[in-house]
Amino acid sequence: MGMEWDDLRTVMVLVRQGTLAAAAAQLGVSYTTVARRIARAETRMGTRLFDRLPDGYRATKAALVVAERAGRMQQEAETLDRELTQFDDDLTGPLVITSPQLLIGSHLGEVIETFLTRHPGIDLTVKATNDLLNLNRREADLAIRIQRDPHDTLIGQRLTGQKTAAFAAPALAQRIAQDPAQPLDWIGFTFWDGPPRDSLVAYPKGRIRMRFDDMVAVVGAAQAGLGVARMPMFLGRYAGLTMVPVMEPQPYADIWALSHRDIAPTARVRAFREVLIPFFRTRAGDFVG
Amino acid sequence: MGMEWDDLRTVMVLVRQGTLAAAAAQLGVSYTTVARRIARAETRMGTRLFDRLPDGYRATKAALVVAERAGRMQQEAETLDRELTQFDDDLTGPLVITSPQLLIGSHLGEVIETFLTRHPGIDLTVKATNDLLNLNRREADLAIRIQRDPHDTLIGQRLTGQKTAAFAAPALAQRIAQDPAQPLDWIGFTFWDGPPRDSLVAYPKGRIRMRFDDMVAVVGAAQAGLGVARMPMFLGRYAGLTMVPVMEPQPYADIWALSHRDIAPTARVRAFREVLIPFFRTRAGDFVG
DNA sequence: TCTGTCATATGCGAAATTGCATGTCATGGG
DNA sequence: CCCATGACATGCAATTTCGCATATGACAGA
Repeated sequence: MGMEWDDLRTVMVLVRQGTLAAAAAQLGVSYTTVARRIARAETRMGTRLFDRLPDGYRATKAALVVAERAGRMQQEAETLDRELTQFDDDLTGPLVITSPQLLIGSHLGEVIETFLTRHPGIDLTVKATNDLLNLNRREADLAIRIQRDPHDTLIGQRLTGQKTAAFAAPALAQRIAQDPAQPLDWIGFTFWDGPPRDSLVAYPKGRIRMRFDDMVAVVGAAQAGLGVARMPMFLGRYAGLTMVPVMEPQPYADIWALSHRDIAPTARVRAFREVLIPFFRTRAGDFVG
Repeated sequence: MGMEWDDLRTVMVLVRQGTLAAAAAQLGVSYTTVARRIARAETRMGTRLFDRLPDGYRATKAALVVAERAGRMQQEAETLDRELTQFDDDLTGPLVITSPQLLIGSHLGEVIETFLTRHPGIDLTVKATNDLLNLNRREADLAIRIQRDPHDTLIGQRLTGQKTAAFAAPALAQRIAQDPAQPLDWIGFTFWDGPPRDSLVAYPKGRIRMRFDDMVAVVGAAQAGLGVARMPMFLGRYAGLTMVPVMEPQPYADIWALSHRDIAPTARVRAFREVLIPFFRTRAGDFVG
């Protein structure tokens, strides 16, 4: 049973990545090392694992079998990684959270401020991204997400509900109020068919003037007075925009705090929730108007 | 995610073995290395894994959690080890079989002779033991076992049925035949309550004169003329003993050839069965009389 | 055709890992 | 009380492993 487990892991990563360089980057070693470990593994198993092609290493059937089993081993290792946090019930050390970018400036900054003051020993990392990080792999300990249901196997608490409304720069908002008959320029998303349906009842002349694929850009365009944009209420207010009553505020996805089952009860994550949840309770008005 | 899988394995082995030296022996490294790997693992995980006691390393709860997960990883690794044999469909290379000691001299020797002549490139190892080797861990590729049902998840084929009968050295057998009224001395096993029940009908004066815990010893005692012993028919004949008609031959556990599901279809194991099974078919008379 | 890119091979010095030898400590038997 | 035993700790030298620098080959685009 002289099989080296780390070599199995190396084979798995190379199967998934396809090239030595990519595998090496993921493993945090040089590609030279990957090549040598593969050669060693082939010797030990007595089987050819990869075809050396000009454009990379291509896995043989044997390598696929190895990768399959090693993948299961990795799942066990990831589970272990989370399980071990229960022995780390210390209010010092690392804590990683992730949140949509736009919530950080408007609200989370204040939460973080309070949290770090209360727990100065904690080394907090905030990953501001709209990507859904994989909490199973512990890419973050706690995620703040905007979604309709907490679907996963994750432990979740609803921080607040939300509504969206139409917002515009103050000057534009004032012009719209003064001259409701004028065509309404919308700032939309690339995937929109047209202006929000509700708005067309009162303002049938609405049209989409420009589209973006990113909310930050939409906000910027609205701030520049280029049109009306539909966005969550907290965001419109935070961005210094004025709500324009061209449509009724509508329910939007809730904001959730999510953690993996194994991570949720640990000390640092609990401590963060203890700041986070009351804060959102007091500021619910920002989100539902 | 910089967890070293081999370190997890080291922790697991040390948890199971309890001392550095024993763990090192199983891992095939020096105990110094084990101690250092443990220290490194503790640093990386940020948790104490063992209490250093005067009489060895005692696992903490965290180490038990590690050992549990690593155990599952090991099962995957063992499965992989078997799965990889399907890529080794060559009639050269290693083959490991195991069999009860007593079958080897009487019958298996001839099988092995034939097999090696037919496949000179195969490097055959025979583990002659009554211990049930773990075929999951690939301690052997094929096991010949005497048992009533093939219970396991193993792939099995029945080689032959068996019967037991009473045997004695020829001289003693002759005396018994001449003077049936004399008390019958039995050579028994430690766990026997008394002489075989069937024999008491015709020979109520039977008594156990000595007991052994090992079949080889029983055979030796019978050969020395110390009494009558009940044993499989093939064994009595092979040992040069004479059947004594003090009891009817009785059914006994069958002889099976067993392999793990993943190993059974491989070339070398198939080749061995192709010699083994016909041989037992032609020699069925040895076992059932 | 020439050239830049991307990918793998290989030689060599640096760094990490390992094993051996030795030292320390607790325990139990004579 | 002494000593043998079994277990862990530590210093040092040898080995293994690793990463960098460099070389080679295939391919696409100017």
